[in-house]
Parts: sequence; C-alpha cells; structure tokens
Amino acid sequence: MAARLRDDGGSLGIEYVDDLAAYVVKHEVAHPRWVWDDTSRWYPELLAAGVRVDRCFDLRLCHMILRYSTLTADSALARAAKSSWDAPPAALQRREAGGGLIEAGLFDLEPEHEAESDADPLAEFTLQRAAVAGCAEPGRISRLLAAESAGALIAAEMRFAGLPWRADVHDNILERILGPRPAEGDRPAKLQETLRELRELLESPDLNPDSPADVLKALGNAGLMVSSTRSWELKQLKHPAIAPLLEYKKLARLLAANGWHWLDTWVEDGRFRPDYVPGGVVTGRWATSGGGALQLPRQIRGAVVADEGWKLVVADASQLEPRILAAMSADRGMAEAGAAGDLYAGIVASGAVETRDQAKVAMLGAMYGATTGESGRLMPRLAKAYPRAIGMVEDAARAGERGEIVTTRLGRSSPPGRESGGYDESVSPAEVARSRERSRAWGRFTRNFIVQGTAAEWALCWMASIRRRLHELDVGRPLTESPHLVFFLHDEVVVHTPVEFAERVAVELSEAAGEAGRLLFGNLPVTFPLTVAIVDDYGQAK
DNA sequence: GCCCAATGCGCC
DNA sequence: AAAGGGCGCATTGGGC
Repeated sequence: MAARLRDDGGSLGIEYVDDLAAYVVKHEVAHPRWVWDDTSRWYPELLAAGVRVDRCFDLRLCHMILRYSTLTADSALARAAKSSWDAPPAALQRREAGGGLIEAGLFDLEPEHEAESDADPLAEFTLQRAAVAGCAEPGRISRLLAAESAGALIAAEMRFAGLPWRADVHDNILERILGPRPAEGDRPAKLQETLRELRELLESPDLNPDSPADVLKALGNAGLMVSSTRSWELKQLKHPAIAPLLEYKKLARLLAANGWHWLDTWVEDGRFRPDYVPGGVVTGRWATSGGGALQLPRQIRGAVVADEGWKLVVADASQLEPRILAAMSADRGMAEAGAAGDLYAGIVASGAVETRDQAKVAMLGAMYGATTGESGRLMPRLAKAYPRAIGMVEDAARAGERGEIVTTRLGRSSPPGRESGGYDESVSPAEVARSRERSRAWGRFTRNFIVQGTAAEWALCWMASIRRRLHELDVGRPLTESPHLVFFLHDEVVVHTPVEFAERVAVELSEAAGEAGRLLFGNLPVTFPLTVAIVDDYGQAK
C-alpha cells in the first residue's frame, strides 16, 4: 500500500501497489520524498530493477534520532513506549548465522512488537513531524533527518554498485607478501619460515604462535617479562626473537583477515559488496557487516582497481575532527590555525607547541581525553591557546562524568549513561575508585561523542551533496554507468567514474565539502579542505 | 558440538 | 610517543 501526502501532511489518497518499481518510476518525475519504514527493506529491489530515487525519509533511522535527541525529549514520540520502530534494521534481521536469526539484543521488544502490528508508517510519520515541529531547533534536527536518510540511500547504492575488486591483483599481493597460496589449513611459505626462525630463537619447538597464552609462556621462558603479547608492548623488548615474532603476527593477521579465504568469501564478479549500516554506531557513524569493510588494510588497497576506461577519485577530509571541534566551539583561533591548509602546522605557528607531531598528539589527546604521557602534558598549553575549543570538550567530559547527556551540532544525543548514584560511607575505597574510573571513562566517551558525532554529520551532509552533484553530472544514465560513490570511510570517499568525468568529479567533491560546512556551521570561517587523488587503484591514493 | 568472553589488531 | 574515543572480525580457550 502507498499513501500520497501533500507537504502539509494532508492525504491525497491511498492506493494498492502491485508493481513497486513501476509505481516509483511513475511518481519519481515529480521529485517526491519517499517515506518508508526502512530503506534497506525497499531500496535494494528498486535498484535491482534499475530504479533510483532522489530523496527519502527513513522512518526507522529517524525514529532512533528523535527517540533520544535532547532537542525532542518533550515530544510524544520520545515519551511513547518502545515499539517496532525501535527495532534494528531489516538488513540485520535478515542476516542469518548458523541456523537462526541473529538476536540484535539492543532492544527489549515484547513479542507482539515483532509482529509489526504497531508499525503504521503513517501514524509514525505524523509523530515524527510533530516532534520536529515542536522542538526548539527544527532546522537542525530536520537537516539531520534528511542527511541520515540520504545516507541510507547511499548505503544501498554503494552495496548495489559494489567496490571494484581485482581478485587477480589481490592474489598477487598475497603471493608477494605471504608466498604462494597453500593448501587449505597449511601455513604459507613466508609464514612457515618466520615461524621456524621464531621457534628456534625462543627454543620452543612446539610453540603455537597463534595462542597469546602460549607465546607469553615462551617469552617468559626466554626471560622476557611482558603482561601481554600486544605489538606495542613487544616493541619495547630487546631480544632477537622479537623481530620474527612481530613479523609473524603481521603476516598471520593479513592471512586471517584479508587472505585467500576472505577473497573467496567476499569478492564476486569483480566487486566487494559489504552491508553498510547507517546509524550503526552510537555516534552516528556507519557500521558495516561482512568483510570488515571499514578496516581494509593499506596493504591490499591496490586490489581496488577502476574498470577499463574508468578512474577512482579518492578524497579525504584533512584533519576533519579538529576542524569540526574548531567550528562547533566557534574557536576563532583554532579556525585560523586551519585556514592555511595544515591545521597542525597552524597550531605550531601560533606558538602553542613546538612541533607538528606535538600539535597532533595534543589535539588527539584533547578529543580522546588523554591524561598521561606527552599528550596529557601538552593539554594545558593547548587549553590556554584555544580556550573555547578545549573548553567545549572539557565541558562534554564533565557532563558525562555527572551522568548527563550530550548532543551533537545537529541534534544526535549520547545514550543515557549508567546511573552513577553517589557512593555511601560503607563502600570500600576500592569500590569508590572503580566507580570514579567508570564515570571518567564515560566522560571520555561523551567528550569524544560530540566531536565524532558532529564529524559524522558533516560526512553525511558531504556525501548527500556529492550524490546529488554526481547525479547532475550525467542525468538519465543508470547508476553504475555514470559517476557513483563506491566507498565511504568516516572522512573519506571513493567515486568510480568514467575517465572523462574524473576532473569534474574532483571539483564537485571539494565544493560538496564546502557545502557541508555551511549546512552545519553557516558562515563561520572554518574550512574543510580535502586531499583528492585521481587514480587507477586505491593503493595509489595517499 | 555450540556459545561466549577475552585477546589482539585492522581502520577512522 | 602513549596506551585516551568509536568500531568488526578471527582466533583461542573455557564452560556447558
């Protein structure tokens, strides 16, 4: 069933839809905003039928934002009991593991909710409109809902198009690093050789290098005291076995995470198609499921190769999070430091710290909540030079420690913290210390939340703008025959484009970045420069 | 055999 | 340089 609504919400009638694709094609010429319960439920089949839509409103994603946003806390929607609109996306429910469905476990739904008996999209849409209209910042929240929904369209389109992936190139890379593909279950030659050397140097002929406990024991026998086998900890040690051990771990990681098994599982017909999950992270970042798409190691990016006659345009936003912080706190000094291009160099030029590395470490520390080490030591100097920016993250941290909720620029709010509850006299000192550490940890989370979450909003607006601009470059051609987005990584995008459009695409990416900045921050003097590369393979970028 | 937590590391 | 935020995934190893 489909209902047609006027802008004011008035109904133009309800009709039964037999052929969804034909129905959408017929009405898309009028550029409606399609309102549906879940983009991942409807859009893939439309794309498969060759149908693209311009705009939509993803009720489930928008519901989650409105449910928790402090801007809409007084709305009927936020006060209502949990319903099927609070359930995870259809795409996640569909995915099977073993013999059964994955239990998302995030929401305690009563059984009757799963029957979607209460999932009337018209009623939900009305609730959502009321929530937006009744809030103090309708402009911000409606921008967020539009951006989130555009993200849902993009996610479906990226999966449909797929990331170009040359299995033969990937295989060559693996052979060069690991040796020829071994029989199933055998170690590749380079791994085997490294292991032989490692066992000899540790005098542990039966060492299982894949078992941290076993490695720890062998290191202990060799007189090496460490509390774990993490690489950074091993690097502190001086012993001939450390080099081959680190080497083994690196090779084993590549084999296990992105080796031949990964290739067989995730690459089909020259494309890698992960499931993108918009809103999958509390901060508003996307998650993915399948193939570890957001963790593709640099080593194998060379296997992402543009089709014959096509190019990849790779763009990443330089120092996005510090710039976001400068903008949201309206810290003129920090904005100025980034104006010339390299924010960290600008911080050095201002005299706050001596070296670019110090500037970088200090900024990361400010956004993550570092307390010790060089990063912690530099913080006071940064706070003195940029009081508004640093003050903003400090305030967010203190709020989190008090159990309060923090909110991003456009209105996404952090989840409610655990009730901290003041401790009474009878509690042991150790218990008090644990409780304090928990609240500090939550403060680090809320501190980072406002920056990471606002950066995610910027990225969504950037991508929505990119999508519209790419479409306008070559209207009327099918998605995969004209410039289109094929990858997104928090502050970085990859566009697959026919060669003749590549230069134009590069320009549009930069202009879209400016547009995203204005959407979030109006005319504040904060710039969002990009590093853009037109390449044949992803490995050539950066 | 299945399930789950811990470990470790890739990405931002 | 230090071990601060967010994730997904493979593997080990313990419990049932």
